[in-house]
Amino acid sequence: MEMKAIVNALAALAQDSRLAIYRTLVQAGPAGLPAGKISEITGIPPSSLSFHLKELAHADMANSRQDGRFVIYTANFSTMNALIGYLTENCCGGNPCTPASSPCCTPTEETPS
Amino acid sequence: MEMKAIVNALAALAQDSRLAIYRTLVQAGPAGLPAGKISEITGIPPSSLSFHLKELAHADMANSRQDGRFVIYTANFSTMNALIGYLTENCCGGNPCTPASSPCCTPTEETPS
DNA sequence: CCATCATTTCGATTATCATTGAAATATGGA
DNA sequence: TCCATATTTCAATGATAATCGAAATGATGG
Repeated sequence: MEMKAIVNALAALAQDSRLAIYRTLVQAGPAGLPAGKISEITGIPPSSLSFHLKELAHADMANSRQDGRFVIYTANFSTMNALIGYLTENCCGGNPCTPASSPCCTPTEETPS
Repeated sequence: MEMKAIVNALAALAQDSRLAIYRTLVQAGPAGLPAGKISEITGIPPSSLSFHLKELAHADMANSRQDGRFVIYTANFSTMNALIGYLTENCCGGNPCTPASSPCCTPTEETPS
């Protein structure tokens, strides 16, 4: 994943409404949710929601499929995975998430015993 | 880490110049870099750089300390850690980075064997 | 306390983003 | 076809962000 895609993904999530939308989609899992339901859950009016969903989709953080007269949106987990991977590898001092330790970022070598 | 802080942290990184600055700081480690050096490395003019550094500091992604007539900036690793933690826990379908598996995000239960 | 260097603030400009009602489009069923 | 429902586009508005030269501020050593 290249720099530009990373900035797009970060920008997609760096907004109250969109982060809320994305979290809602994550909770819904692969089944996803129709736009109307997302609007209902988040309280974001349809036209605003559509704007934000387009942003998320454009950043490849969400996908959509037509189901009858509904449009079902789903979180794109692989992009989130790639984003976390990038942050871990490029923004954590070269100490990627070592197995068996939840905290990922440690500035220098100094592997905590 | 609460929602607002997360959005701030994401917004701080969701910008070409600032992501570049942050990565530069990460590479520099806890020793950090003076503003002038960052400007030199990234090619961002001092006034723009100062603007972006303030953004990063305000989002608690970077810290500064005075050293003689230099101002040394350092990446705030703990905030990045918290950010990665949030994304992993809240945006990855409840499958936080299980030890001994690098990919964090899997939509449903289905723990890969 | 002055000359010098490092950094920040100011100010003006331009661009981009967020919001939302109303109208348009698409879909499926009677 | 025609209606009801779901979603998107349009358009207008207000808000926020990015850029950078020039001037101001802060720090140090002589």
